[in-house]
This record gives sequence, C-alpha cells and structure tokens, in this order.
Amino acid sequence: MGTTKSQLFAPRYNELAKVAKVMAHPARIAILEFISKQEGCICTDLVEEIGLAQPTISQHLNEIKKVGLLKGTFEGKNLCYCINREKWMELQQVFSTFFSNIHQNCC
Amino acid sequence: MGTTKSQLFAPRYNELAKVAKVMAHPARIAILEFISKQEGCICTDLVEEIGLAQPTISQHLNEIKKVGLLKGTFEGKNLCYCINREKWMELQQVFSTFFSNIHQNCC
DNA sequence: TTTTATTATCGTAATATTGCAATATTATAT
DNA sequence: ATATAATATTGCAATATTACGATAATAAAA
Repeated sequence: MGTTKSQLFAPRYNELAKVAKVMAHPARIAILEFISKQEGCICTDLVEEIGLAQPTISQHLNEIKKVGLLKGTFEGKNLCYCINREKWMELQQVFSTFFSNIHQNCC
Repeated sequence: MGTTKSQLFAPRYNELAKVAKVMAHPARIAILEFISKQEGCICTDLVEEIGLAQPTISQHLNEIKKVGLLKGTFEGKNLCYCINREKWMELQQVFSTFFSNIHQNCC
C-alpha cells in the first residue's frame, strides 16, 4: 500500500496526473515562472531567487526536467536552460482540453 | 523537514500548487471526468467505476471537495453531487493564465 | 424499530515527498 | 595541475500521501 494503483487508470489520466504533480509544488511553480520571465536562457542563481537550499532546488529542477519542460545544458559550472516551448504548448493543450470537457451544471 | 515551506512563496503560487495537487492523482482525474460526463448529479457507485476501495474513493472525493470543485449533498445514503461549475471555470482561467505567461524561446 | 444500503471516519501499513548537510562531480580560470 | 565556482548526488530525518479493513454514522425502507 501507499503506492498509486496506476494500472487501474487510462494512460491519459496517468499522464495528466504526472504533469499536474510537477505543478503541485509552489517552488516548482516559482522556478517555472522565473525562468519564463528571463530574456533567453538563465545562468544565474535560482537558489537565491527561490530561497531553498541548493540541493533542494536541484531536486525540483530534476522533477521539472523529467517531464520534459526544460531544455538546455545542465551539467558543469554554469546552468543554461529555458522552458521547452514545444512541451509547454503541448501541456497547455492537455490542460485546456481537460478543463473543456465539462458538460453539466446542476444541483 | 518533509513539509513544504509555503511561507517562502507568493499566495498565488501556493494556490496554484494546491489545485494542481488535486489533479496530481489519476483516480481524481477519473472521478472528475466521470462526474462531468453524467447528465446531472450522480447517485451511483463511483467505487465500481474507478476500482478502488470505498474508503479510498471517499478520501479522494474529500480532496476534491476541499478545493471547492464539487457541490451537492454528500452525507446519508445516496451521494448526490456534481462539478461546481463556477469554481471549475475559475481554475480553468488560473491554469490558462499560467500557461500563457511564457515569453521566451531559446537554446 | 430493525434491516439494509450508502457514505464517512479511524487506525494503520507501505510508500512518496520535501528539505538539507555533507560530499562528489564538473567545468573553467589561474 | 590546482584552485574556484556551480551543480549533482547521497544519505537521512520529518512529514505527507495512498490504500484498505474495520467500524461508525446516516438515511430510507420494511
């Protein structure tokens, strides 16, 4: 127990849930917004900007990377990445579709 | 440790994260979609539909209720509820705005 | 009032998430 | 090659989430 029973659900549901999970933490929202506001790639200190410890930021970045929302160079001395626009627009569409699929109004 | 440091983040970020958390489980996506497909309120067995135990479904429903996405009657013998359309549209707007706030394309 | 059916709550086990200190890795300067 | 700066990884503690059996509460029917 304790684990989500993914096998019960349609792949589409699991996918949507996975993406929503990335957005389910304010630090990751903050990171995404901050990056999106930059002119081009960022090579700066996200740690100062957000206010969490460096390993924690690194962890959050990794979660975001795993769903493909970031692209660029990650290893080495300088961070250089930005939002993966294609993936971003894909997710925008997924959420938009989900929210549009509501038909009834009652009670 | 182990707790999200909400005090570090803007209320808007915490709000968005809270809603995303509700969508961050396939069972809750399935529940929302199922209810949205019904003609009017549902008074039927979500447990069979989803395939999780009754207490588990009840827990998930409670998570959805807590963000205000459901309205209707919950106690007693028969369940009778539906999507809270006003809240739904509000969240649709919140997500839409978030996804639109992306400016740059690089790398 | 006693069944019966439906939903909620409690208690608990298993697993996941969050956060950070310590340390390792990597790339660039000197 | 060595120091320096930036990011990643490891290990661990605290807390949260997921799931369900057992049981309680609630409402309607017999």
